[in-house]
Amino acid sequence: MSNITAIDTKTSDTKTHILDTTERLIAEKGFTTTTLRNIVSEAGVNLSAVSYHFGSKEELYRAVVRRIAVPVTKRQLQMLEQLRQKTATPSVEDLLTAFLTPPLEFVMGDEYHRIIRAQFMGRCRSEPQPIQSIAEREFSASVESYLDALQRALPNQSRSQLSWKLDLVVAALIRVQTEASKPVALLRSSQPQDIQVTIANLVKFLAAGMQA
Amino acid sequence: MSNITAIDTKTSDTKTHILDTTERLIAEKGFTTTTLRNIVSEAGVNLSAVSYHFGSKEELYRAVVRRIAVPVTKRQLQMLEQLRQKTATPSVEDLLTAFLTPPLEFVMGDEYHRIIRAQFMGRCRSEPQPIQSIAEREFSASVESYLDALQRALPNQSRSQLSWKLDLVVAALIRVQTEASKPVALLRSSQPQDIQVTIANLVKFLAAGMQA
DNA sequence: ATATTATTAAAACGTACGTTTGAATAAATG
DNA sequence: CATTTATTCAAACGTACGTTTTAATAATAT
Repeated sequence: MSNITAIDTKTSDTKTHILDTTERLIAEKGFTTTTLRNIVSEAGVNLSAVSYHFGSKEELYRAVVRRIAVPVTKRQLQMLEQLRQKTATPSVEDLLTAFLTPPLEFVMGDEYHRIIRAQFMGRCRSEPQPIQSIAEREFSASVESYLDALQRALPNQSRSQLSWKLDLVVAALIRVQTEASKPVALLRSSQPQDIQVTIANLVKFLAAGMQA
Repeated sequence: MSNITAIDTKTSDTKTHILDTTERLIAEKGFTTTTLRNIVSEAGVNLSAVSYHFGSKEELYRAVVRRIAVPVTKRQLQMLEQLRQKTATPSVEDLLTAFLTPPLEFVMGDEYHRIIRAQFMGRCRSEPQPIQSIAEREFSASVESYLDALQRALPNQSRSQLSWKLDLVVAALIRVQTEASKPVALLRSSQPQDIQVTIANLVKFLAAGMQA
């Protein structure tokens, strides 16, 4: 392989190991409880690698969040646009499905990684401030657009009503992600068919609430 | 006043100050981020008072949780029993109202305290393990009974279905509590009338989902 | 009043944290 | 090949944590 490729592979190896391990440990234990020494120990890298590649613990955390939030919100907006091209005012069910599918169905990563990611996403939105606001901001890109679309689908409800209802949708999403893989959880595995069933169940529950 | 009263008042003064301050700080910052030195500093007591009266940080935390969870779950079961005496199979709406009212409508405490408590309850159920399971256990006393009652109200749905649906109810409750007093939150104040409106809105949303 | 117990107080304990430093090594560039 | 840059490494930095200790004080009981 070429030199340039070699460089990039080597460089991202350490960075990627750190990102992956951080994601997994914070998914399990949360931001504060997870220490940099935990991370570098399990990632098999030196402690200084964190400050060298990311600057600080908080910036490392932000990098993990962004690695997920950027493609997820992008995909949410893509799917919303696809719905709009089919029909001017998509149904509540279609909108909720388009909103919930990207965060629950990561294209990247294997079975194991997907559950980790789901738990991390749930966890990072339950952190105390000011950590929570980091994830909040990164994931908020798609919310306003969906709120607009929901307003068109449910013109009889006030904006503030739709606002807290969509907030309950997010809460349900977070719960499902946090509890993922627990014995009685709604999302037990990340087999594609299980995820589809989970989304369908969630949409049915939440669409009824939205319209109520 | 008598000696005995003086003793009790004095004794519980320190303990109560610690409990109150712990509740408030953990509501704001979470368990790990809140230090014992934060607590005793704001409570105006000596650091050793914590180990003397409670033993450890975790046992102090458990005491705060229990002070809320015991009366709340007790009231939840009371209200369920009252419903049962009126009719054999109460409606989903009535059941959800009875389930949500006690945690959202603390009889004790003033306006300020009520918001703190709501946020604490939301926060303590979003903690990483093993802290989360402390609150989980203390609040779980009423869940099985409500699950039984919901099963009778919705005989066509499977037990596991009702189980994750009730879990989404709890998730919504936690979200409403955590976000309490935020600008766009569903629960903005703890004025009795606001709480009643909040409960009515929540029940309408969630009952539709339960029946879907 | 005296003895006993309960509570408060100040200080130190050992440990672990996030971050920084400066040298050693690897890689890229000229 | 020489040299500059990028990365890794071991060690230490200062700080803050939960907990323990030992003594002083307040409250109760004898």
